[in-house]
Amino acid sequence: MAPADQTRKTASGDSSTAASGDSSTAASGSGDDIASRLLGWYDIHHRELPWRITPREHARGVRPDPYRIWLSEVMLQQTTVEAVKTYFRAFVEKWPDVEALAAAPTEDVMKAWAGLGYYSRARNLKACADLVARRGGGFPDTEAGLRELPGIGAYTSAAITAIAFDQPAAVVDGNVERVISRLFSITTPLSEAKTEIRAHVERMVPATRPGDFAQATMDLGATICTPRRPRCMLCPLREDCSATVSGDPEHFPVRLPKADKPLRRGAAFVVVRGDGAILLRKRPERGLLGGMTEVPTTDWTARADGATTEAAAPFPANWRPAGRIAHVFTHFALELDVFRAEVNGAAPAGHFWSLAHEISGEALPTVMKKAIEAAIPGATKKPSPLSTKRPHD
DNA sequence: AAAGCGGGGTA
DNA sequence: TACCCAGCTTT
Repeated sequence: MAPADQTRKTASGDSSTAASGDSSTAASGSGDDIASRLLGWYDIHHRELPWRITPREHARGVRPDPYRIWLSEVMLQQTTVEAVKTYFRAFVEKWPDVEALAAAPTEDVMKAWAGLGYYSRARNLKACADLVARRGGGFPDTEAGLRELPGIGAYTSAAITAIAFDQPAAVVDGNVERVISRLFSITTPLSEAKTEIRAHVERMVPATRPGDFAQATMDLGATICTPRRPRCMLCPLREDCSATVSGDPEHFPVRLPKADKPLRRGAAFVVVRGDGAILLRKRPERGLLGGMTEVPTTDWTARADGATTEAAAPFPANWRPAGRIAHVFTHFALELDVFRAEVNGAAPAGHFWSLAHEISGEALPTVMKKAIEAAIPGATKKPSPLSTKRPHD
């Protein structure tokens, strides 16, 4: 592995402006110094994650698998590392390479993605795999080439370029925005400051180990430069950091006030057949929870007054109240009154029966699992391998 | 440029 | 509880 000192060399031929302007503030390090300190810290505190190669593998010249880097980066969009680990391992076991994922039915991918959120990511993931597999030759190795693929934007194209191909790219995510805004005490609100932050990162990216530099800046934000109670005493950049010296790192980044979330209400109807099957339907491909599976519900109205009742049910039955569940989406909160009824017969048009042992494998978003659980506790849990035999298909 | 889009880890 | 996260797409 390359010693961190190699990164002291300037990242490009034009380094004349690299250290200008910062020395008048508490931020005293040049971009090269900061990259060097960060890589030294990363060599010691580097975390082992399912999509990373180990330092031992790296020393043997093993390179990361672009497929695994791409898959992990898409999963990590607005999603924490802890939440991603389980899904990542399940995906690579099921679909070890991009050809395998391209050969899979979209419906299977949606089911495997259920619970991870932002479901347009799953559809774009599948579309991207189809494109890459059909074209052959693997993933593009440039930011511009990657940027054209579905589900790959500015962050993900830079991350794959740096991490999978070890090419210089400015990788700016939420962690990096926080680190940079504190390093330079940037008081411009985040939505406007993104250009300025990117310029700082572009200036700091080292020519050597740009992939490790990208992961180091994100790891620093995830473990040391946290949103609240940052561990500044442990930070390799504390001497460089304007916000730490002035004592208020938690005040950065500055954000615009966010609008409060309205409350919507509705009712959900859990229909159970005599054998335990549940009546489900598929949501439209686009929009909220696009392409996912649901139980029948009323519209989710903005009116928060009045009680929802079985009067709004999709068909007459002996509806019994089964409690109320709450769920918070990105831009509104939802309360659903849940009703349950036992019905036998054919599924209505647009609906289907899901057998008891199949329910845990359906593409059910969390809010729908909550509704089903309210009516039938345990219905969405995976069946015990001892008590239930799955038919071999 | 702004809005739409989930779920969970963390303090 | 509130905050905000390894963001992208559409309008």
